Amino acid sequence: MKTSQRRPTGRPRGFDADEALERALLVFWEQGYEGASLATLTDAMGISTTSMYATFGNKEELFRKALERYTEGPSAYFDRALDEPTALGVVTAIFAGTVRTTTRPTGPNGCLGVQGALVTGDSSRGARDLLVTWRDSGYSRIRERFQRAVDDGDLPPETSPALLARYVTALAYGIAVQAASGVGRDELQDMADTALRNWPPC
Amino acid sequence: MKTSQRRPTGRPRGFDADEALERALLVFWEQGYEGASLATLTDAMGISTTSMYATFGNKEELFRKALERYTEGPSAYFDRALDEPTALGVVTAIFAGTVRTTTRPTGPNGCLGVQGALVTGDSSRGARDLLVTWRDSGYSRIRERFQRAVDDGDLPPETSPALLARYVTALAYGIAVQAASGVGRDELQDMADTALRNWPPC
DNA sequence: CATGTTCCGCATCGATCGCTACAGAAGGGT
DNA sequence: ACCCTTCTGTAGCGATCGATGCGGAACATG
Repeated sequence: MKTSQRRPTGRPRGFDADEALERALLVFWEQGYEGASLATLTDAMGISTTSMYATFGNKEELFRKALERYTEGPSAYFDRALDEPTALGVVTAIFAGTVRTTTRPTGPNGCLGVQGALVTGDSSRGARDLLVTWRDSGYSRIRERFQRAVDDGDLPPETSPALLARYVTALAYGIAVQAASGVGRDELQDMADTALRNWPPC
Repeated sequence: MKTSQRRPTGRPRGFDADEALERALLVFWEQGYEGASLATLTDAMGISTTSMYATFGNKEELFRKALERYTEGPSAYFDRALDEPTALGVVTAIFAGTVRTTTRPTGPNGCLGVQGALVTGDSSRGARDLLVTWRDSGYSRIRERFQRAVDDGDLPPETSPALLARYVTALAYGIAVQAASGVGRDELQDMADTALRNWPPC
């Protein structure tokens, strides 16, 4: 079997799928899953509905792929933050990344993982559940990182990693919501610094 | 002029407008402004679209009135919290009220003021702006309350009421988002207690 | 150039969106 | 009883929703 070579015969697609997905990401980010209509999406992507369906499947699949792109792009600070050597370093990096990503001078404010589909009607429950899972995953990884910090003696042994992760997650979401409301970057970073001055909040 | 007496002539309406508004509130709370269709709303309200428009105006007005009802009902803890004698008491009451309201055993999870219309498409910008104003108002009242606490010596004179209000607001929103994701009441209250143990986070 | 394959513009699908016109039903005032 | 006002059920408005069928255009391969 020497088939399945990376040589698709036929007419090549006339647009950059990566760039189209980036445009879709920005629309979902700014307007949410339900607020972003197919017409708005394809218009921003610069392609027809036919091309969108052929390339990405359907609206929910497009959202799923946009969320993946968001995770590996604007939200990539999260993975790096978890690699910080201390729990304080992790939290500092998470807050700094959250503030920066949710208040970019150009582009949407807030966090796609929060405002993309926080609640929805029945027909969009797929997108909603997708984001619930996304947020749960972020929480769990913070909690596991804190557990490691406790095991390493970086955090006091009586610390509850779960509770502490809830606290950090809450502040990050709170930053995202306020950013979506138009609160500025400096103000949010100052607030995060205030929280960091009392770490850990035993 | 003894006209304009509270005696509307004609056929009286055949439903309880207050109860209908309560039903609409629950739908908006659970599904958001864009996710709640007129059909879903009127079905839950038990009235026809005609009656809804005659009584409440249109969808955006219905949302506005539902938000008012939410403010005076489920969110009434907020006004009472600001009357607490100390800043710590205020924050304690705000967190307790937020946790309780966003995790009611029966009824929607989360906060209408956050998830009702955090981001929207163009056609729903009115609802979005309404909630931005609603959240801004809440933040401002907390800030003013903290300013008073500083003036009274209840909080250290070097405290920034604005920053502290951002911090409290962020945690409240973070509680709301996690509640919307299904996180339980006890876990969120424990997290709030952890934050309260370090007060103020100078 | 001939052939096979893929892509894409156009038109449109049925369903649902928010919203309203109309006419009859149901009450109050006199 | 009458009339007048208001409410409400039905039916449907134009617009938009997400999603497709189809046929020709465009490109790789031989």
